[in-house]
Amino acid sequence: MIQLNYRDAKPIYEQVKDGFRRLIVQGVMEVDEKLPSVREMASSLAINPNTIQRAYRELEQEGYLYAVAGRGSFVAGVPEEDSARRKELFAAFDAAVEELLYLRVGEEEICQRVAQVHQKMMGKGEKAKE
Amino acid sequence: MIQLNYRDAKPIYEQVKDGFRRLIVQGVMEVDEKLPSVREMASSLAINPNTIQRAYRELEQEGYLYAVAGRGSFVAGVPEEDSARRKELFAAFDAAVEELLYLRVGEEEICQRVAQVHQKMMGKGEKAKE
Amino acid sequence: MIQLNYRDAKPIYEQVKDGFRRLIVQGVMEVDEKLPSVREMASSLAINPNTIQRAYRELEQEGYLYAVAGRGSFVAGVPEEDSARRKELFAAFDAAVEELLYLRVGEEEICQRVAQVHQKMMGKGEKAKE
Amino acid sequence: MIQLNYRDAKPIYEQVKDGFRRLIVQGVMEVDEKLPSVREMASSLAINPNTIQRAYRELEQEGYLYAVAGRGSFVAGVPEEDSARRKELFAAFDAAVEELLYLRVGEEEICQRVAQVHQKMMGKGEKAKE
DNA sequence: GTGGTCTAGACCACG
DNA sequence: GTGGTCTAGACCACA
Repeated sequence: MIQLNYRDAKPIYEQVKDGFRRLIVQGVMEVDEKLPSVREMASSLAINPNTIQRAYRELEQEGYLYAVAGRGSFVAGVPEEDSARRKELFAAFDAAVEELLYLRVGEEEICQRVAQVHQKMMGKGEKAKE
Repeated sequence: MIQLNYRDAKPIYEQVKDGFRRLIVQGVMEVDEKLPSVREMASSLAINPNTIQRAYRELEQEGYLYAVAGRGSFVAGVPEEDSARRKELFAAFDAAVEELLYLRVGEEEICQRVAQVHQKMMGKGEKAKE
Repeated sequence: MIQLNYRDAKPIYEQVKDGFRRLIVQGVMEVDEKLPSVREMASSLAINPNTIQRAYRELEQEGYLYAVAGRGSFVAGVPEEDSARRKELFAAFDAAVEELLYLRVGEEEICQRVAQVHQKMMGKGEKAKE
Repeated sequence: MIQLNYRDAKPIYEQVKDGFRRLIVQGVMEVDEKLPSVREMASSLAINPNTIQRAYRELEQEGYLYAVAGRGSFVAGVPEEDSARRKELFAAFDAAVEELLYLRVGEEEICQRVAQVHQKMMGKGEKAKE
């Protein structure tokens, strides 16, 4: 369900967050669907429950999940006000583009790449609402 | 010459590296031009010499600089073999683009953004216009 | 009769308690009126009977209900001695007001809010108009 | 500097957060002022460093602090966009007011209380900007 | 069984 | 010495 890469500099809890955020934003997980319990995820990924809990907690703070003590964690949907996330993404995007441009990668090539990514997505994730 | 932002989460040595890499790649610093000594940089930026040294060392490893014992560090130019770096950048780029697309940001808007970044760069470092 | 919100962080038994406390204090339920049995409530709300039992037990401790073994639970009225509860509420109230004032929310706006809350309450439970 | 109450239902990390948020919002701590290090706070309050770190991390996410690895944590100021915090506060406020009204506390008395809190604040925290 | 808090202690990168 | 991540394991309240 979630792929971890221990060699990646990105912390594990971030990888878990990104994984679930993707599933939610793509519509693979539906609203009110139950997530695996903290302990289940922890044992299935062979990592510490605290690490999973941190990922869940932060996703809850961001509005992707809601947790009910004693019952579990559930998909809340994609938060309307995700402007914060967009800012992050645009910042990462800008940084990458800037450096690519410095490395003499053309503006056209970059825009083509956007289209390619788009194509690839359409192929895979047809579940995403339109 | 180099602008540091202490509030930024990015480590100081990274900021120093990025600053010089930019100056080199933009052509502001010419090949074989001498960089300020580690001590000079350290005192002018009011930071630890170790931090500067690390930046210089890594830039040398990446091929942007060459060091001559007892004389200092000099600009080597923009390394040809930066394909590894490109791969990294494209991976980061693709991930950002993909999530932006999921968040209903249009392909056009993204491409426009590329152009904007390009513009902004041109504004700063006009020497790079090639 | 009682509205549950599973997404709310507030525990179910608290929601049940609050629901009945409101009905009693508003006069919707009259003194000596019988409450639904634990089993009835549990099945009508589709939750665990233990949860209902806990709500009833605590309301009894607080003086809102009295239980008669073998016959059920009945409304006792609004307990006079709720000064402890008042203290708690005033403490929470003061803390909220203080921080709102620090955040540059005006005294007038806050007082208007009190009136609004009052209005909204009147709308729902008009029997409480005294 | 910060007062902990172990008997309070409020988690310790929340108490720490509230304490620092208050100091910042009141202007007692100035922008760019350094906070005690995680380990200092932990030992001075006799609690685990992880608990302090969680408080600091969340305050950073909320925009009150910024942290620089290797240097420390510093006051960022009062985030402009604290609408989320306001919502929380108003929710707590409304809940308290509603229940007070049910307990037959008059609207006038409540508004007077707001004024009293305001008075008390003026007396103490004259450092708060105007 | 669930999520939530807290502790104790480890290791890392940064300066 | 700083913050940041992670582990291991405990205890609690809730259902």
